[in-house]
Amino acid sequence: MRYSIQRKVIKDIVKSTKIHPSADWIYNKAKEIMPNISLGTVYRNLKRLENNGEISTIFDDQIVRYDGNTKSHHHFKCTKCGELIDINNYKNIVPKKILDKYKIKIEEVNLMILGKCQKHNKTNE
Amino acid sequence: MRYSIQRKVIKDIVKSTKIHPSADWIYNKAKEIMPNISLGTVYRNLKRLENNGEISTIFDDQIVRYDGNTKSHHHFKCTKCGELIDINNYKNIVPKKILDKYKIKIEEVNLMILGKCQKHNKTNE
DNA sequence: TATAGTAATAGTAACTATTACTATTAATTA
DNA sequence: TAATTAATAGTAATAGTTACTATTACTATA
Repeated sequence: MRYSIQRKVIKDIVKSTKIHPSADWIYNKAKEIMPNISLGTVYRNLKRLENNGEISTIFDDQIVRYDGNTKSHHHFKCTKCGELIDINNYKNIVPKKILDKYKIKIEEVNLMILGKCQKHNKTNE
Repeated sequence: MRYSIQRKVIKDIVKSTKIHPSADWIYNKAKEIMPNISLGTVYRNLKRLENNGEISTIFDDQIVRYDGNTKSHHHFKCTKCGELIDINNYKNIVPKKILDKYKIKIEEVNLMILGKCQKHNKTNE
């Protein structure tokens, strides 16, 4: 895979933020660096980078977001402010009895926790 | 909320299947019963029924699916055949140490397990 | 260092899922 | 029954994403 400047810019943008940006956000950031980068280039490269395991994709309801963190991990979303944070992976999310009951073999676990983040945890609403 | 025939048909379709259908699938099923039902009616009613807690929504990658099962539960998707099955809820998916570490308060947990279903569990691919 | 071959790009058009709009129809209430 | 309101069908519009195409950039080799 050839590494164009565009691809490098896109990868760097995704890697440099923790906000799990959308394609459009990445496009606008990229335009600050390369004003005439094309939106198609952004989408094409995000897909390439993902297929290559260099970035990963999160499906946050209907919104597709990108994540520079490629280690296996989970996500938490605050129902008040919408912030999406990474939660480190931990073992035995799915207990053995569930595997036995449904006779399934796990390959991957995607966990999205919804609730109140540290900032909005105090008030009781 | 007035209960139109269309709304009843749409609700019955969602409640009568375990395949977690898309809006389009529901629309086509509904047309078998009411040939000139409108796609907008399907979307409008799916949203209404969801807001009313009568059905629920699953986000399976980019695809929005609907689920007649409104009890809290999780999902498993077979990476071979694509089948999506309900997994009963179980407790302590997120251990206390995680809650403490990130200082978050949980309201809801969405768990999507990927792997091989019972039918495709045997072969090693 | 020219050239051939390939990959990637910008810009635009097309596509898909969903939502909004509007005139009409159906249900509810007085 | 008439008035009021909700819901509908059908169509247009929107948003996010992908496809297409002519052009440009990179890479390897002679």
